[in-house]
Amino acid sequence: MLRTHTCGELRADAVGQEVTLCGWVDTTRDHGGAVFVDLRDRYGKTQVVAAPESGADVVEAFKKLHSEDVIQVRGKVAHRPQGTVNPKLATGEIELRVTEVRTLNQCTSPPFTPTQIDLPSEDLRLRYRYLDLRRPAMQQTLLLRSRIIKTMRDYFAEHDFIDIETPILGRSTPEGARDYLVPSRIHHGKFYALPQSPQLYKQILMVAGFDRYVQVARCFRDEDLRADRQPEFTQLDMEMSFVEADDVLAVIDGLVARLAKEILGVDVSTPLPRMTYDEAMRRFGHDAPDLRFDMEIVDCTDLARRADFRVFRSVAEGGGHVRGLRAPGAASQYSRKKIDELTEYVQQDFGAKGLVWFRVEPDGTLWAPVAKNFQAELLAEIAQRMEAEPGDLLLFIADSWDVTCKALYGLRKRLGAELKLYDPQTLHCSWVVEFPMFEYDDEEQRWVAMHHPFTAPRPQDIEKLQSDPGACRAQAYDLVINGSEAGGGTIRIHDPRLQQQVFDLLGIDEASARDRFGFLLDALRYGAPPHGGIALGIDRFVMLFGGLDNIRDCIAFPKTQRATDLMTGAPGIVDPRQLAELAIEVTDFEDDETDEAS
RNA sequence: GGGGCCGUAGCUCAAUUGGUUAGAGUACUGGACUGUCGAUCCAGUGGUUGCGGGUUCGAGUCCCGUCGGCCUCGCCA
Repeated sequence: MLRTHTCGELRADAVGQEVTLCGWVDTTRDHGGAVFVDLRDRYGKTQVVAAPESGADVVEAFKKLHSEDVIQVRGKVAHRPQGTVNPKLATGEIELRVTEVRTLNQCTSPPFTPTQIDLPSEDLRLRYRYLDLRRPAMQQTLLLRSRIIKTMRDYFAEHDFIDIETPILGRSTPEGARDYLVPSRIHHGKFYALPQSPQLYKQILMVAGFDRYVQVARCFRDEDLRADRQPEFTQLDMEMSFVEADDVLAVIDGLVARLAKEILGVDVSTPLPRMTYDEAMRRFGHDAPDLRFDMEIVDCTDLARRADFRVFRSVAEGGGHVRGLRAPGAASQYSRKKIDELTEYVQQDFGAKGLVWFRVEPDGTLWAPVAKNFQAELLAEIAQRMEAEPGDLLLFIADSWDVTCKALYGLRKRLGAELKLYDPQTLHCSWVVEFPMFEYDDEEQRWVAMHHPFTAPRPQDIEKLQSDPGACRAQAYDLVINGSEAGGGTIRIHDPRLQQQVFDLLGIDEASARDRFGFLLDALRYGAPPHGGIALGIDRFVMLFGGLDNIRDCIAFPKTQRATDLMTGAPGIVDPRQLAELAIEVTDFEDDETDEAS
């Protein structure tokens, strides 16, 4: 070992000890006769001092040190002189009086340093990820991630789950996200697909009798990125046999409570609250509502039908919906200009035709530019329905059910943050259950699975598979934390006939089902136990537990929004011989002359 | 594929309505200093304003295109 201690562990009780430390030069303070260096490693910082008694050569060497040089220092731990203790530093009571210094490696002038006050732009951070990862905040996040994963693994191990790995090179399955493909060298024209999740394998493991499976699984989806979405991400994937939905939920309830306790020191009472999908859409316009604050959607379609105001009446009479939100005390904070911004927001992002708003006056009446188009009694009824208080702002969307959901969800999220309706520190975990089995895809003119095609319908809804697919509810559940989908799962179909029935509805005929999922259908015939499970988004757990607003900060080496790695240059062009071996011809090269990986 | 924000010194930012030599802090270089901890003080180096084109007497500023980063809709569970 090149060191006897880390830079974070020496305290007053070590005074007098001869120690050796290694680390990075964080900052230097050169006073001429004495030079102070804060030496940093992932455990902390320790002040190391070169003074005349260290010897002239040590002082000279210290004067030449630069940010991020890697050094080894030997010396005696000493109390700091009175009045020079640094309470901001865990090691601030002591310092190391250096007698020997050795530069292990020099650092050329870095584009930024881990301790600089203003964070550099994100592209620089990504390009020099090793420098960014030296920042204590990043190190803490990766430590948090490690602890979360360990807690999860411990929990499942204690509950008799077996950790089993599943292939990365798999077979492309239709439905769901776009696959990342890997060409086969041996079978020209054929491709492996990277897993979107280990879904089918874990079902097969249930058939194989591993009645409790768990895996920390890397998953890949070739779709456009977001602040909380990366092309490769990590799931805590689990599956259980001989269970019903409640059993899976109970296991995860226990895990969430354990994580909250061990990681955050917070008590979460279980079982976690549950809400059906229909209720979530009705009250919050979204299947992952942020329940840290109220502000529920209020339906005023019936009142709108009686309005003189043509926009409201025509939408209501035409089968649309008029729903609104009450933004408490927001009237004074939202100028006409800011309301115009909200209008633009709902139009641009959600395709709403407009935003109708009212200000609640001190006497409780509603005022708006369009108020004159309403009968006074009706305005009073609307105010009453909305439980309006003076100073509130009422916002309405008159549109299709779908658009009112999306737009009001967006408004609620935005207003909740802007009006500070919740404490960002709090953690709210809940379940949304009984998702629809199917959604109708207008473009493709067919039903598609909302979750995946192996999801079991609720027993009482099986007959609706034929008669009314849209009303059929699934044994599906999502774990929602602070308005974010943190995980989702289902009870699976274990009956091959029911599975084929679902395939039929999805337009997957028996032949193509055989072709694509024959192995699963076969397996279901060889004694498949009833089973179900869930997958939790580990990156999102880290994000939520760490109070972070972006998934890249939760991943050591993330991709940019355009799915590139600024450090390695991936994806890069490959040698034509590699393509020839794979019998692949590129017909449309990206115009890219700055490819540094080539 | 659509909408939006951003790109100026190594880094973080400023630059009035389009106006003359593009500034500050920090980093860096040299010097002073034995108790600092975002050390301090003195001096100095450092710019293709992302790139290309256009408008103009004049462009960091306006317009068009393009590259890159971020947010978002579609997409994705």
